[in-house]
Amino acid sequence: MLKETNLRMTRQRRVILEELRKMDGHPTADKIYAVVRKRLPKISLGTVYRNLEVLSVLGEIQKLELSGSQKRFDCISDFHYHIRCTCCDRVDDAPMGPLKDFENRINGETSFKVLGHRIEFVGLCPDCRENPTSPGLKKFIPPNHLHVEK
Amino acid sequence: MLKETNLRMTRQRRVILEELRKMDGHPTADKIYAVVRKRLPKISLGTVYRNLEVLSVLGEIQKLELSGSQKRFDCISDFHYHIRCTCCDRVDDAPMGPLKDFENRINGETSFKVLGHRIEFVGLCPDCRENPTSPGLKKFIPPNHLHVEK
DNA sequence: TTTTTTATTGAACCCGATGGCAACACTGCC
DNA sequence: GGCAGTGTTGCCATCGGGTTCAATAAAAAA
Repeated sequence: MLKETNLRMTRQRRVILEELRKMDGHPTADKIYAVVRKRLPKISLGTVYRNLEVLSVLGEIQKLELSGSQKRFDCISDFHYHIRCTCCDRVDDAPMGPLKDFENRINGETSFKVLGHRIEFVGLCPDCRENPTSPGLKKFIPPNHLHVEK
Repeated sequence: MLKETNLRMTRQRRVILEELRKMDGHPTADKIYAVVRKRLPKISLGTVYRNLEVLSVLGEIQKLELSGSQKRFDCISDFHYHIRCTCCDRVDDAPMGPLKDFENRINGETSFKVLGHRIEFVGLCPDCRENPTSPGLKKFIPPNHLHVEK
């Protein structure tokens, strides 16, 4: 799929893709940068960002834009939602299949043309729920913009 | 609720709250800064950020952390979801009540302690759907991290 | 090989947001 | 009133994710 877009499979682009496929979880750009740099020490962060963008537009990888944090990337499998730890920002897949036609629920009732939806669960990862002083702990203010059941 | 926290209702804090209550929509911090500065020309951006944070912790206002954009604030009414324009970043309330116990759907199936959820619709606002060159238009790449029905 | 086109590099830059800190202003208290 | 004590402000520097730019390198085309 590179042919018809005049894009080239450069060494950098290929290594980024290969390494991303080996990584599990939902790494951030700088994490990917760190890993790729072991094979290509001279690669620049800009190249990593640029190629992650290209690869995500091509559909080779998935770019996650979660709330209030840096972007994350992973290789595409099937669509799913995510759950994010409010303490350490760890992101896992949420065990819930896509809600089909979910956006149609509001389609006639808003002036927007609804194109999609995003669902994100928040909570505490196993480490942070047991060890509230785990590294990466941030002041935990219950996010009042979330719908938390009383 | 200021008493028991040793916080003071200063002039700046009060003006920020008053102005925010008059504004509709979901203004960003710099928008609030601009409005408040008409009454308090010497107020600093840092003060605005600090007080927005304080007010949101006190529950006086709501801090929205939507995906991939700056934070937005509004006065608290009842909980609701939001819809964001992918072109101009305009944010409206979504005409959909809170899904009660939504996070319980995954509660037994993840190692996380699920605390809440966030739902965000994305689409095109009336201006951008009719006038794709409206100010603020950004390159619209179909976000493949969304669940968009084919 | 030479030419043409696309990609990479490294640094500078952008922008939202935060932190440090001296000066300031409330709030008791004498 | 004068005086601590402490919360707050304004200012400025800084941070961090991310992007842009001119120069250079590399890949495809001729």
